[in-house]
Amino acid sequence: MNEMQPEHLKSVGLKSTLPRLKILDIFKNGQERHMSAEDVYQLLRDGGENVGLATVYRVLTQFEQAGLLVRHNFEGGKSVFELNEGTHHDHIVCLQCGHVEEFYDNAIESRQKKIAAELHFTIHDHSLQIYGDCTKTKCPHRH
Amino acid sequence: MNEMQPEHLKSVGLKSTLPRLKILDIFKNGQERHMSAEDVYQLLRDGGENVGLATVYRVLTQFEQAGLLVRHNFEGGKSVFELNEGTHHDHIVCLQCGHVEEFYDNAIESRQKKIAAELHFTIHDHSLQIYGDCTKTKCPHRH
DNA sequence: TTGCGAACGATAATCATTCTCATTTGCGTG
DNA sequence: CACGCAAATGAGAATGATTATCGTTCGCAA
Repeated sequence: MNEMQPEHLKSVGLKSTLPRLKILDIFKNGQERHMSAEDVYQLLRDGGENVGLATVYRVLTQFEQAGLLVRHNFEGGKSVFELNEGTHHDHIVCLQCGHVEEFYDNAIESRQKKIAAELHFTIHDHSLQIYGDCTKTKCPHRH
Repeated sequence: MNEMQPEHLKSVGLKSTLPRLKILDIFKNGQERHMSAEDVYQLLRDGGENVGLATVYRVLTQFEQAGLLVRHNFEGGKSVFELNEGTHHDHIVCLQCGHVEEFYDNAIESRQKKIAAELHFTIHDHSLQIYGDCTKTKCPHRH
């Protein structure tokens, strides 16, 4: 399983090219769930692929628009992407090691809807990150 | 009232220089509550001040570290700052006109604490923005 | 006032990201 | 299966935000 699926790309209106297939594969079968353009570029390089950084940026943006990936703007100035598996969630990020955990809280979601309504806003989307130290978990920076 | 207060700068360990006083004044007495470095720079220029953009960035960062200002990273790639008045709040941003409203929700705050605890994180801070259209309010882009 | 280190202004440098453009490639046709 | 062309790519230039460098100036204590 976990083969690359050209049909998947076609179904969202993108022709299946080698860079696109490789990048999608990295997100589907790679170790890291959250990756920046530079991260993906390095993985491609490490895998011996000759893919330009510009292409990585282009493809990530296309995948985002196609709904295959979700883009996040965590602190640190660079965008990170993750596979869009349909389930919305927010993130808690370790400032020490960069480790990211996901969570979903119904109460928070509904409060947001309520607040937007009260302020007469039509919600487009929202962005919630908690930053801290994962002092007691599998934080990679402690071994 | 609303005079510039050199003592305020001294009290946070910064010597009172003209650029710092002017910038603090802009935040205390200006129209806009949320401003980017470029915004502040333009206001200084419009006011006939000869202040370098580099200085604006330096001062904003110093003010942030001193706790006078709070930095936010909204969508759009540039940092915006606002006066730190001690009261934490989150933001809802209009994607049409950039208008920002602030809100505070106790339920959301406490849920976040709970979630961080469950995931064994020590919260440093958090960042919550709702993005949408302020279709029914004083959105500047509709007159 | 004098002196020195901190702060400044101009500008070069850096970082992430996007754009340009000549070359290559995916893919439907004949 | 070769052909042709538009779409996609790669290399590198360009951009926008922010930071670093450096010679000059300024705040402030002696």
